[in-house]
Amino acid sequence: MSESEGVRRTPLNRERVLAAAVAFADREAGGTDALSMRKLAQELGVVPMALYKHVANKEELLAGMVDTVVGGIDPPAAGADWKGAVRERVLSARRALRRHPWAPRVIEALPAPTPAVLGHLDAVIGLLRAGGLSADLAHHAMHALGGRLLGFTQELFDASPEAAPDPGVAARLAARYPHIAEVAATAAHAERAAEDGTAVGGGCDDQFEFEFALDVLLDGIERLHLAGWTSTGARRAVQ
Amino acid sequence: MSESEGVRRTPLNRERVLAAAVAFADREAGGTDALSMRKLAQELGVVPMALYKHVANKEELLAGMVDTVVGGIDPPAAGADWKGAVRERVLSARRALRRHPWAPRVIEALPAPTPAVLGHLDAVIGLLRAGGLSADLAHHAMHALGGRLLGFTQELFDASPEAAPDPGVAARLAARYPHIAEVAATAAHAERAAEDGTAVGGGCDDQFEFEFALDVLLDGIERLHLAGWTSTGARRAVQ
DNA sequence: ACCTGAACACCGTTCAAGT
DNA sequence: ACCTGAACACCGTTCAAGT
Repeated sequence: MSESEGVRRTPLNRERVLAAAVAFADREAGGTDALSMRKLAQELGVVPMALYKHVANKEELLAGMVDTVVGGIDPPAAGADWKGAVRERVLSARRALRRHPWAPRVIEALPAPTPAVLGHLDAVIGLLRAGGLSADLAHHAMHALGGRLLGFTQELFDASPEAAPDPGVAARLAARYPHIAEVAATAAHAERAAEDGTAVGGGCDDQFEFEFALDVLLDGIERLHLAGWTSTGARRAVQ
Repeated sequence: MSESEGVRRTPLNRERVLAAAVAFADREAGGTDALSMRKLAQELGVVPMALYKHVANKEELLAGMVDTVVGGIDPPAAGADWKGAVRERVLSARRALRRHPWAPRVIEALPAPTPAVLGHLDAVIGLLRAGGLSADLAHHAMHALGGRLLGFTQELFDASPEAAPDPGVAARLAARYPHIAEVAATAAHAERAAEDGTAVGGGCDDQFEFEFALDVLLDGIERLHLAGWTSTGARRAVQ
């Protein structure tokens, strides 16, 4: 029997299963949608049921994949001001997750946060508390930061609404959604200007948009902190 | 032949298919995960393939369901200041979507935004432009608002990490994630105080968290607008 | 201990046929 | 025009059996 037919030195463990699953989702266009227990087993040269010795079911496989990826987030930097430290850690999370485009969707779809995700959230709250924010404000700040905490935002808006260069279709879209068209044209103009060297730039740059939103939120939270904001006070003010 | 066996007055049209699918996802605990073409057909007293005359495939069915729901968002109020108008429209989107808990996940999972979603985004940009914001700032503001534009945020953080009242488990979780535990305890305390009438309240109230984040973002964007922010200037400042 | 074979209860979708 | 029956190529998972 040749090596490829059945002999296997390393008898398949949880780590190897998760690593193969992550590699598969990274490689395939469909990400985890293209991943099935059967195809993963085939990739490992094993019958599907063999996987169930190392992973309880598909959901646990997905949770394990998430933890593998989220475990790669750098530990928070010590010493910086809280805003800088949170900013750095969130950008580190973004770097870790951008290598695995399927991860954000899986994290959101799982019924409960995984241990590595909880660890990351706990670390960010720790940075806010170390910066002097009350547990109350830290709590609401975490809500405001939301999905951005893990380095992703829903790409709802800049998912190109067709990727259609057909000028006829584009014109019809522009007629129906004039404000979207104007904003898109502005971004395109700024980008072209940047290429010509006639302006510093603009356009729709993922990283820039991410940092813009992150900074609006961090600045707003800092302002509340300095003003002595409390949720009790905020509720009282509304009444 | 009895009515229940085969005779059907209304011969099944797209609208009836979509309405039945929405009703099914609303009723079932699993939402759209529990929805299959076969079960939907059974519900309509029809063989599965009959659906394919009214809907190209399952993805188009899901897109149609989203448009049915998003179409229920109220039109923007006229006359108010831009911040108030955007706030109102986003809260209206939230009200429309909260009746269909499966909708946010489906909207994010679809490969392209549906017409009704594009219409909503276009309307919000229109409000920002009417308020005097540049197309440039409006563009970045839309990114900052992100998923909140449709009235939802990922419930990553307050998805109770086990819904476990077992005190042993809770103690172990608190030991591993001390900052999460502290924040949770603060929220619980504030809530209890609110019930006792000894304080105005706090706790983890979905609606309050949503408005908190929304207002941090809107206030930050207004501040940039009043300060004459441009993306070109922001990029230049970094260099 | 770890892996296998056969089977169960599902999927979405195509195609040729019915009325 | 609208619906059907039978079939195809998949799923995740269980169970009893093998080594």
